[in-house]
Amino acid sequence: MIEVNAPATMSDVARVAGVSTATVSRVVNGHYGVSARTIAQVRSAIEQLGYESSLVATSLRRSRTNVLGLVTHSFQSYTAEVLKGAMKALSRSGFDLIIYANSDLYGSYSEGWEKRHIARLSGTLTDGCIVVTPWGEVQSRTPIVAIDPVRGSTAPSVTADNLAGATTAVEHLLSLGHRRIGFIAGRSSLASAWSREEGYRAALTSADIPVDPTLIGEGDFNPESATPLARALLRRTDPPTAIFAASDGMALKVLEVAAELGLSVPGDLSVVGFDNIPESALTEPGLTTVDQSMYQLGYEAARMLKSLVTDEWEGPRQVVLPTSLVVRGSSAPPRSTARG
Amino acid sequence: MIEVNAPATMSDVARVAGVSTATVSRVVNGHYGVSARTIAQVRSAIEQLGYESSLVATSLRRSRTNVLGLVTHSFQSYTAEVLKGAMKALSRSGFDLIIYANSDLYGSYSEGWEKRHIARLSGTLTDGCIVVTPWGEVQSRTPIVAIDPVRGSTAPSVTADNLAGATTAVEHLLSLGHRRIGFIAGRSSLASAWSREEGYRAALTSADIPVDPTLIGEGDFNPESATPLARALLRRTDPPTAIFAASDGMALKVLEVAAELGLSVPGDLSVVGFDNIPESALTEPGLTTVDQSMYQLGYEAARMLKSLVTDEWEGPRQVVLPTSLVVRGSSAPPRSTARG
DNA sequence: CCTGGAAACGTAACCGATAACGATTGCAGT
DNA sequence: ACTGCAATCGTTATCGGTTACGTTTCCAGG
Repeated sequence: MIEVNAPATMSDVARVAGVSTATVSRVVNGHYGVSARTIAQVRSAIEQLGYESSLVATSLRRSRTNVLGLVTHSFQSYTAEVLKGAMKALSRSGFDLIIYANSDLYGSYSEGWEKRHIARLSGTLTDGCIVVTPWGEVQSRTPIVAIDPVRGSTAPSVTADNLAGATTAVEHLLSLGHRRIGFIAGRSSLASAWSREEGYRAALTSADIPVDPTLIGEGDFNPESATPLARALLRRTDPPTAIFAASDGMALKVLEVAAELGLSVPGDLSVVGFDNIPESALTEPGLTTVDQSMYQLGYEAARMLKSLVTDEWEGPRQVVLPTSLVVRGSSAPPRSTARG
Repeated sequence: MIEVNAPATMSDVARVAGVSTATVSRVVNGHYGVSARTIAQVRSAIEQLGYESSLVATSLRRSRTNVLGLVTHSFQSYTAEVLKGAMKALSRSGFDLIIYANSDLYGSYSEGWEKRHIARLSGTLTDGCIVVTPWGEVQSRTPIVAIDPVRGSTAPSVTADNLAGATTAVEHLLSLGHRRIGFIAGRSSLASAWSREEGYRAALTSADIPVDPTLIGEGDFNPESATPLARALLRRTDPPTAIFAASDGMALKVLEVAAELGLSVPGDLSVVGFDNIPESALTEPGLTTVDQSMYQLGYEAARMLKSLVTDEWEGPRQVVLPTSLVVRGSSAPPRSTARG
């Protein structure tokens, strides 16, 4: 009679198989020095007890665990994309993935969450970590790859080419004839937000259009932060004919505000976002945006981390992935194409 | 000179503070029996070394870890909703969350993944686990809560009221005058799929309409599985005037097929889904569907698991959450309301 | 028969932290 | 001064698994 609720530890297997735990370990790990007969006995006992090695105990003793960690501040829809990409990269690689989330920081501004999360995991559990949009510089004795790092970070990272993407987006609006283009920025400490604003400025400057600071709203990537900023921009006596938002989430809020103010898109206002989240394809009109595949970011980050852990990484430690402009219905020439 | 790369273990702290590891442990855990002066010394040493307790070592020794696990077969957009809900429920509860994903099973049919995942975590790492749409019966010595369990499962679980939701959906179509209503089913082993089909049958039977088996397509919740089934249904000489799909993902594919065949929705065909995923609100026309808040499911599952772990759970161990019909543009009376 | 060496296997230390337990100290009560 | 109790802190077993090391077994070669 087998206790179904029993923990089924390695010593249980050893007892049933009539050998020592050392031998069981050798069988489990496929090490040399066990006779075929003993292996069979041990395997049988493992089968019989439904034994599974404890991740915890193994990781405590071993230096390598073949488990990679991923820490994130919150779960958005793009987080799922990142996870899908990471899982794809780790598919049949022998590496498992653990995502760690601390309940204490939910919804609250909690400086330093990355460090705490990583410290918890990186002790012995994981061989390395992916950090999704850290708020600060991250360090650990095990390898770390940041997705969308903070400005000036020198740690290994994967980022979309935010500068080029934003430049292209604004150039698109310029080519349509827009001259007064508003901008809603993201969290300024993040490199992505900074680059996107930089692209906005660069495109305007290249077109010999002075940057008007009053046309820039300081959002924080949180969609809700865009609503009041969009209202302020669109209620001006001289409203912009187009608004470029640093994220699709914020751009969708701009669309809402436009509808609320009775402005037609793209007739009265063109809107361009950044990210290309699934929802952007499904609005009416569809949102013109810059595609950065979060799936791809997750994929590359996991691939890079895996290589760093196994010490096989060759290429640069700061990967920049290309972006592409996705033109949909939300952008069109301004109603009165007043050219200088 | 402090080694930044050093592990910074508890014995390091003990050495620096000039006390034993036991005392450090007492300080860390706020236990009784340490003088104020010693506490200050230890805290100082912790600060100095940047010490963080190892999750692994702690969980190995302790019976309680205050970490809950969540295992899922894959990451979909709804998974993010579940995670958000679970995080909300665990907010400031002292419980952290670990999501474990095995790379080997990505994209492959891997029977028994829940058991392996749970065994890895449940050894000592977590105090309990949430299992998202398990494919089989799950067991563990630590508490388990299943979201959307298999049929006949007696384990603690949280489910949407699929039967009532599906019944309401079909009744909605019936009240619009539809009499030939197609159905695209989900993975039949899951309780949710079974209940939704049951609701479809019940509603028809209540309306004295015989169930036509040829109007039922056997999907598996995977959106792609719906495409050929929808084509088969709509290319019939006597096509249904409405199709009820067991999931929004599949319903959206039905919309695609309808467009492909030149059928207008809702003019030529009404479509109703189930789940109310974000995309459903943004299609043109909007998808009429049954709302089951995955966020709510995640929230309730985490709340229940937390209570089970702390032994405070009072209510029933099988929670059923209400659903609600969300009527959008994809459902309308059939073009020719031919009544029997 | 004796020896060498490899194969096979057990013993025990160890990973980092916790907690039961014992030992020491301080202080109040008598 | 002696007893008793509480406060404080160190020692050590323990969690489950890994591995260095030691021991035993066995067989080939001399």
